[in-house]
Amino acid sequence: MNFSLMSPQSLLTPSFDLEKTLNSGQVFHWVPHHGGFAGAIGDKPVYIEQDGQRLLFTGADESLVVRYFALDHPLHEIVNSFPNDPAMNLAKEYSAGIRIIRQPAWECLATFLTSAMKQVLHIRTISHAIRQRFGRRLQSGDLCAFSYPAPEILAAARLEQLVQCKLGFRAKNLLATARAIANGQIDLEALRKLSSEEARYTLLQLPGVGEKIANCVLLFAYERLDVIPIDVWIARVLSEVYFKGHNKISVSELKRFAANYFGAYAGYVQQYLFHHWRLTYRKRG
DNA sequence: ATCCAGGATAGCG
DNA sequence: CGCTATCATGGA
Repeated sequence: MNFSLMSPQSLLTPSFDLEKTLNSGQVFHWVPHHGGFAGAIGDKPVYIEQDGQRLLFTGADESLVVRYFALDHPLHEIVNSFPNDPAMNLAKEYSAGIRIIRQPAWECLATFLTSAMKQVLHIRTISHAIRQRFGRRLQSGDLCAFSYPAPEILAAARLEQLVQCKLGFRAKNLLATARAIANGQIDLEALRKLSSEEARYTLLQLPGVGEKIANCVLLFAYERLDVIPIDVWIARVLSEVYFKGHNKISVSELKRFAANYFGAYAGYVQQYLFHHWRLTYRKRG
């Protein structure tokens, strides 16, 4: 820990695991720094570390930290709503303390737009490349972070510059989506007032945004905690655990099952299963 | 070297 | 509707 320039603020957090939350594949720009993590919340450079049930942080006030990390979510109640079965209980234990954080809508949308057919590690690489090339440098003491560039910034970029950020075929989608947001075709803030179905329909208009990415944005940026993104991992979990023996379960069937079985906090269920399986699948065999 | 990754999309029957 | 090829890039 190094709080040379600023004295840290402190906060008691009964049920929260900072490291798991930041490494569970919902947010991609936080990096280990001293004993904690350095990153940006919006345009604020933040350092945060966890010592037992205590959070120590600089760069943001307490209300922002509580909001961003969703420390107000009733986690105990949420976890208790999970179905009671062996696979779920394993994930519940392994992923204990993960919260679904409240990300700024644009950086969440843009980051998941670049996630198609990419490993979590590579999504991080892309996120950092875009932030370093187009974002603002946020310096605070020995901590350096970069903001995510606004839609207007990326809308003005050349395709070749985005390709250089290792985006591959996703570059043109990010560029076109940034332009659609920048020129007002779609108002991301207006989506907050809409139902999940209406907001999803709007997001699907954006190039490169299909149902899975739209659901990620609804869950990670718009607090729709019942929404379940079904990616390759969740499809694998569902078919191997809940459809053992069957072969070839269609995605629409998996969706139907999940919607009926996982309850009001299905998005949380999904995150706990995703984290558990992604990090233990090889060892399990 | 070959396969696969927090997918989307057009083209096909 | 359901299936398939294709789209870049890098890590295992």
